[in-house]
Amino acid sequence: MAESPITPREKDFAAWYQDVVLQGDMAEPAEIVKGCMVIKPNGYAVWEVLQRALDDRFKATGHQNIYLPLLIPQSFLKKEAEHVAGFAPELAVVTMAGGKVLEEPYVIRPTSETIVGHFFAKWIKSYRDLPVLINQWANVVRWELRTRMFLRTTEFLWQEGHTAHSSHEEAVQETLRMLDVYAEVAEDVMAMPVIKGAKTQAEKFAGALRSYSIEAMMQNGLALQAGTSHDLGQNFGKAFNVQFQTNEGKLDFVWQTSWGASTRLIGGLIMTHSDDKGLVLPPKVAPQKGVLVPIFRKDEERAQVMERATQLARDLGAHVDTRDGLTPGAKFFHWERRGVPVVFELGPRDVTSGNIVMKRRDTGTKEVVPQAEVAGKFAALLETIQKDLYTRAKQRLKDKTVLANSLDEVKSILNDVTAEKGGGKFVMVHLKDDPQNDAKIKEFKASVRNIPSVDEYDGAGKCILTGETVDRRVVIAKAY
RNA sequence: CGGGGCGUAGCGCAGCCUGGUAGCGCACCUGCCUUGGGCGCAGGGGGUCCGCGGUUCAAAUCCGCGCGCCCCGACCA
Repeated sequence: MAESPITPREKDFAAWYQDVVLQGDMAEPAEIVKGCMVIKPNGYAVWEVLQRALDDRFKATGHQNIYLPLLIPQSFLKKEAEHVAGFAPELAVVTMAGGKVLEEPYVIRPTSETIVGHFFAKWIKSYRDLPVLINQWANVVRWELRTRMFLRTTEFLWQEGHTAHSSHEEAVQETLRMLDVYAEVAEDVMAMPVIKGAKTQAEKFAGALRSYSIEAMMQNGLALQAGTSHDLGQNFGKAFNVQFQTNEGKLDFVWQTSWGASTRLIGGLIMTHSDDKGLVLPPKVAPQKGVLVPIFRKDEERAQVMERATQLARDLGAHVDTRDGLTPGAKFFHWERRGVPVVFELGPRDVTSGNIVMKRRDTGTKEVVPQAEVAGKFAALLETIQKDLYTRAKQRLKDKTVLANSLDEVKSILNDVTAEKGGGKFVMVHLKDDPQNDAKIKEFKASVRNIPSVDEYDGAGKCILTGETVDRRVVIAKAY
């Protein structure tokens, strides 16, 4: 038995994560381009599933896709003061093109609010033009100091929705509706429970009035922001002069929103479900839900097994691993590392008995089922796995969430937590939304993740720092 | 940018201290044999030893300079 190529979670969670990504053939570091990664077919297929899940829901809520330029005139970024301050350190700038120094440099988009502002100003004249509901699937670049595959890379893939509305009320509705879409995809498709809530003023998007997020908990107890939605108010409308005439004939600035989710979701997926044997994919995001490994010794067995295997696999929509020169054992390990939800084994014994072996990836449980019933059992098993993965993750979230009523308490809970060692918790505390308070939390490298939309605890209480009354507890955690 | 580490076959490493034929494991190729959880045997291919300069009869090895990457901290979807 060969040694496992995957570092156990207990030993070093960060190393485990890297190993799972590599052994699952999801992605690899680009090496020639600092901080970037190559998303390999196995990883990209998962991204395509997530894209589809999100895109279908965007369309269902009335949005249309567009594409905007990668390059943004540098002056655009400067038009919104908070926005430029927030993004300036992360910008990659093109200063030369066509062999000449450019009169005005272009920045490679870190996000597209500014360029959207420009075009909204051009397109929107009347309240009859509103709302504008668009989305773009794109790559963006943010010059990060520290990168981890899928979780934070210099270049990443995402979608960014941008909308314009005639009233603040409608914009807020849109912001919250899209947050719900993210939560639904996370929970129903990815089987990843999340906490919806508002970001504090200190943590909001640079240029937003208010930001919202869904926060997921990874197996090491660290938080992962898995999607954000922003109420931009009239900030970009004013910066880019996006004005429209109301039905009363007056001029007003539009109310905008933006919302995004990225390939980071894949990192969240991995750190929510995978184990020491490798990737575990919930059936709904698994590009390949079942794989059949044929087993045989002699040539006549081979013919019999392959014939039956091909038939069954067709009925099941499963892939048959026909590779020569590999033992069944090697194939089992291969598909296990790649997270395939169900692996079937079919050998001479099964051909004779009319059975087939069905093994689920998440629990490792094997079941011998009659071939005649396998299609139905397979479909049912996929549903069970999807449900069980969610339940397990939800339970973990509950188990690792604690209440605290003083700063010292929070500190002692989170002090020694790191991505490598784990031990993270979501600590629920009463805390006033004030940047000075966020700063206190940051001193021990934790942060306020969000202020939950739904209060599942004890309602109002006194802020642990200022004593002021706040209406509910916030989530404090160490985060990616 | 500060602190630490590392660059030798596709990957993981040994060799360097004490200069003298460039090696091991995995992967890869060929053949035989095997196949219910990482088969075995035999044969084989593959190298600017990160780069430049210096010392020397001779440098992967010693010296100097440079480059790149990783980890830890300050920034972040």
